[in-house]
Amino acid sequence: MKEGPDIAQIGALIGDPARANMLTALMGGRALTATELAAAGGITLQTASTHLSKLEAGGLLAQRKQGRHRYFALADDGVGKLLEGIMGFAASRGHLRHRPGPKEPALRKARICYDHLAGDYGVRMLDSLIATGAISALGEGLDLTERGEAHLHAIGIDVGGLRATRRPLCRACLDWSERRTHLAGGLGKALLSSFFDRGWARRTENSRSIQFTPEGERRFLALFPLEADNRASERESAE
Amino acid sequence: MKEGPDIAQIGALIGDPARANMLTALMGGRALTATELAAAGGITLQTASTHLSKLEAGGLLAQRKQGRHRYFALADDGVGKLLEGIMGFAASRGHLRHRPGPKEPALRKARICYDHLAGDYGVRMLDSLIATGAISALGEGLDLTERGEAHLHAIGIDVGGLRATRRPLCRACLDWSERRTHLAGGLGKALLSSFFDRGWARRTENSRSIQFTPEGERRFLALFPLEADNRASERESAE
DNA sequence: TTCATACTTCGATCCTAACCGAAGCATCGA
DNA sequence: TCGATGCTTCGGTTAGGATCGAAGTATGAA
Repeated sequence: MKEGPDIAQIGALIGDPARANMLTALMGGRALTATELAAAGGITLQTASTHLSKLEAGGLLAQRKQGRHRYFALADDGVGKLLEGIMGFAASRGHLRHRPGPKEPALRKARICYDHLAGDYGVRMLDSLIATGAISALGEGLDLTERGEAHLHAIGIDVGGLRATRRPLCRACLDWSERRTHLAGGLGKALLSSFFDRGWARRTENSRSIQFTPEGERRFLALFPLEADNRASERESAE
Repeated sequence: MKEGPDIAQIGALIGDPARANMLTALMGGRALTATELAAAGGITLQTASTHLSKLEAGGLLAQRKQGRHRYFALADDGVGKLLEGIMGFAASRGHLRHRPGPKEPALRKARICYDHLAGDYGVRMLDSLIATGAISALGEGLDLTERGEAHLHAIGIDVGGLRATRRPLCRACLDWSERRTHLAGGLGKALLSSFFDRGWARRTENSRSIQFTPEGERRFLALFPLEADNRASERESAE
């Protein structure tokens, strides 16, 4: 006994409802101030402050001072992956927060997972990238192929710039709603950013869900096709 | 806010030290009695009993009555995967239980992860199966190829029988010590069992670590070769 | 039946940690 | 310099839950 890493410590960090709410809020990807996080956790600023320092000491959060604001964010995408994993498990055991709620379907369709696209659309995107040979999958590892690099470059992603950073280009992240893998890492982030930049989609206020515009949705689906699409359109006669 | 699954609940379940110790003990794969788990958790039987019912209610444990004993085990390999994931994260943040201890290297080399092989050897086994084309990896999904099925059949694994069960044949499980993927699922379990049956390896008392016999180790390494081995043996002149 | 073992339930204690009010520190703007 | 804002620290309260002794239930063995 007393073997291996101490899971109780990080379990306890996540196990407090106020802290869990703050962490969930930070899964939205943007850095939030202590005041915003206090609201997300449903507690006063003083209480939130102690929680935040505990989370930071535990390695879950990173903070950045900016003027008199203090911005908190998940320490890295390892934390995002961990939380998404726990969410998936909790969902599988029926530990849903309350009733499913009206926002639930939007959340399942497309949402932010730390800084990349998750949900049905996130899973679709990775599936498509693998199916078209842009990304090769070996075990848990994902790799951008030469063909994929050319393809992404053509749609305006600066792959070389991403390679220059320390962050891994491609990472697999388990999706709690789809129970499948979507694309994380520098490339996952860059792709989602590009969707925002082009006005294809935008964040929803106070939620992790992502809203696509009709035009953006059309473009997205065309850019990341699946075989299933062809079969569906064939059934609709011709094109 | 209040979006998605309730991570606080399962965080709290894992966050208590006594419960975490019991769960870690159950990662050894065998079902344990309440009395044994009380010892593992360092608490009295009464306290353990309440903890165990909470864990069961939370969907982490399953129990089986047998005479006057009550055996507890992890509910399924989803729990094992979750715990291994948290362990990996905890290790990455330096949340080790105490000092590394003398058992640590053995644990990193080969250990049980719920019911399959983990550690350096577990990762090696999956790497080799993928490299030799026995298992194909697509995203997070692993699949046994026809060639792999024939190969495994030849070494005495009843793949057909495994297919008949509801449990997925191949699953990827993230290894906390190696930070890479090893093989879980029905096949992972069957392979480890076969190592035990042939006397290649045995469990260590009161620990998750696995001890290979010298002969067993030789056979294991020969059965799951890696390219790196060839390069190493080539350097040692000829054979 | 009787006793022993394995475990659960009850009741009471005790301690941790979550919580907030109030005061203190830091930064910004005027 | 002064006030406003954002956040932290201190102190005291409170509640939840982890803990165990003792009593109760179930199973097996003699």
